[in-house]
Amino acid sequence: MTAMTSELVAAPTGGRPGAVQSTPMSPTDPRLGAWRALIHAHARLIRRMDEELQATHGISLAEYDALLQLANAPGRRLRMSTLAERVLLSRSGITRLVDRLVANGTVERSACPTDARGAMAALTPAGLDRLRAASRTHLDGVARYFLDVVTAEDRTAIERGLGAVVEELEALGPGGIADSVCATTGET
Amino acid sequence: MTAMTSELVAAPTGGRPGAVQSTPMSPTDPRLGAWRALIHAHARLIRRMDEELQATHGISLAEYDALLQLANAPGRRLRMSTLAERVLLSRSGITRLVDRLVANGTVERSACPTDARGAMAALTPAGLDRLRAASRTHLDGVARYFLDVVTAEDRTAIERGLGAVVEELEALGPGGIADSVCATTGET
DNA sequence: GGCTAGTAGTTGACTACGCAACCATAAAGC
DNA sequence: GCTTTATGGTTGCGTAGTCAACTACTAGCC
Repeated sequence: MTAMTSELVAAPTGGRPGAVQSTPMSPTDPRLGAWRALIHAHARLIRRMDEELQATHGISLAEYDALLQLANAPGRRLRMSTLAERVLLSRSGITRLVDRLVANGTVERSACPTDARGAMAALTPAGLDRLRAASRTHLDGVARYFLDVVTAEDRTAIERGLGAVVEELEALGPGGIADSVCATTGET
Repeated sequence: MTAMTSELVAAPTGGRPGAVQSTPMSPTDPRLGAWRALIHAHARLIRRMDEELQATHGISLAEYDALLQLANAPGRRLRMSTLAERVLLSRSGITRLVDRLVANGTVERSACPTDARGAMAALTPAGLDRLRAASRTHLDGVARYFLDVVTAEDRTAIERGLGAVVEELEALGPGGIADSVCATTGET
């Protein structure tokens, strides 16, 4: 949730001629504007939406998202690990998030019928009500702060461009640090 | 850092005719694809970049960003509160972040000459070195995972569209929940 | 000059998350 | 069928962040 703008005081990186390897991007590259816009827009959007959800329904964005995923799942229930993937949380993260949702009555835990190790999280009727109420706030926010502000063309481009980013990063897989940092650029 | 996709099981929101207030967006509205792409792309980009920075330079993205802001500031120094704004952190957040940077020798704290209440964070030479090294990794990442993946057109649209979102939300100000939820769109 | 507000920064208490270690169970190899 | 290995979930611990309370100072008002 920080800014991560990317200008740097000068361009010391490209200093040595001949030492340039692959994508010797300068810190002043104008293309970085798009990156900065992404970071800032995200930070502010999330912050605002979370505030509104919290203020009007006493629910965090993460909790809202989990309820939403459950509501859309068949039987309104999901394995813990599946839910974790969908809300982009670690296993332990989802355990604790579901703990909170169980505590406030929006979710119930049950055993998985086909795998004795497994647990399932199921939306309660109260949880569905809560979600429906909150969804109005959330959808309003998305519309007001995002969709109403960007043109249809830009919106399409955002979906296409950022969708490509997601696919790229998903294809690379989660761990690939060693691979990508050392091998992708081709430097020794 | 969670998903926040926005489909909902059906469209119970628009159920009651006449009760619709402002932007009765359906949870199945196709425009939500752009929202989802934004959330997912951001989550994965940040995660990947942070991992790489951490693995190759032992520095977090937040720390990198703070060093960068200092490097770009006149005299390579900044008031604490200014730095906080630039990296999108709270006052206490910046206090602790700077604590860490001081601890690892990349930043020094000094008194503000014009305001005895104030403190300044100044980049050390070691900090500048660290930043320069890390910036190669970071810029490479931005290029590889973001700039190289989206077309020039889409990149322009992203910058324009998300830039508009940032301006909109900045204009609304940080706190304005009560204002914005009810008043911003102008309907009752 | 002397109050009264307001502002800059730090600290304490708390929350949300990740990682690594841990159990329980499942699946594979023999 | 029994051992070995892999997987699902929870828990302990550490980390990074927020908010609210506090201190120290500045600035406006009389």
